[in-house]
Amino acid sequence: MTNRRDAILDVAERLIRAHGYSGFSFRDVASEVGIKSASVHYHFPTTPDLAAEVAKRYRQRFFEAVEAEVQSGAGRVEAWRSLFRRALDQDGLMCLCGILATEGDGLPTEVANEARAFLRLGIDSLNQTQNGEGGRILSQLEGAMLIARSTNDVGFFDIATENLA
Amino acid sequence: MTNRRDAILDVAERLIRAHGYSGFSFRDVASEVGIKSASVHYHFPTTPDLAAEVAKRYRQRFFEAVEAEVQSGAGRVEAWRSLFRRALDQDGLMCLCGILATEGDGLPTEVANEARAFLRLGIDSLNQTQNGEGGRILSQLEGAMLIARSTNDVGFFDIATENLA
DNA sequence: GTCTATAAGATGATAGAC
DNA sequence: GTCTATCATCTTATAGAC
Repeated sequence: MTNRRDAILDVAERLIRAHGYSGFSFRDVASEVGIKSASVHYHFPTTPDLAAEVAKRYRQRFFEAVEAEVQSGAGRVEAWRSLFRRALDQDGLMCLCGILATEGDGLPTEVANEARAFLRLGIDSLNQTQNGEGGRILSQLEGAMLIARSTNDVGFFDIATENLA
Repeated sequence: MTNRRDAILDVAERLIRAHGYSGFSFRDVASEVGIKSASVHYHFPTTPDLAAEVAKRYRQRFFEAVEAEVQSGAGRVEAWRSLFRRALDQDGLMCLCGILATEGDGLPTEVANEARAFLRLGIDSLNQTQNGEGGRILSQLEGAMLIARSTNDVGFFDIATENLA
């Protein structure tokens, strides 16, 4: 069984990816984990603390997954594309940092910083094999997720990113 | 001087585009307009009413602006691109419906419907001259806005959408 | 570690005076 | 139309018992 701390991070990540930073609360997290909100505060003092930790873990896991796929012989662009597609298809969730980025202004500094870091490193990662095109490719992927999720249609993502296959 | 109702819509649009649907409140709107929140309720009974009206007006205005530019001889893709760029550059704001779309799940039905309508009609609009590529183009534009706003760098938008010029 | 209790503030919304 | 209450509810966060 996972750590309680991990369970909190799991639920928080799903809720933020579903409703955004402004749309989740300690009470919601606590309720789904099966504890009280005061107990969440024991693990993560404040809301920005929790959200920043969620974003940090998301970034680390995502980049590890990309590297793993690349090691297995997949193209780098295809790795990014298929990882995003899987989340969209399996859980109906788009990129955490894409959501956070849209809320930009009202976000606590440390959370906004994590979202920015993910996007910047993502561009760098894609530039490794597609020199100078990383920004365009990540834009296309984030935008396609955004629209696909809104229309609840994974097929849209496939078509809108077909040129990246 | 504009109507008070219009003034409310103006402020609400800016606040939603800056902080998202979950990140704006009647009090914030009222405060910036210079009235009390009870007075906002007189014009728009509920929060979803106001947000849906904002989204509807945004869609109408945006499509009118696109058609106007096309009438003036601009390419359709270039019209979309320059309209998004202008908002990003002048006000630091991305597409209203792009923001709303990311919050998808937690959104009141009528607001989510308006966001979806904008995106679907946008794809149709772009498909008029770029048959079968409207989805990819709108994805790229929305994603580029999202990233440019997060990094506060309009130049990123230019580079990431250079191929659409 | 988790709980109960509680504080202090924000929020959506309504009733009723003017 | 706009205001002053006022309400019920949600939210973050803390103190202190267990």
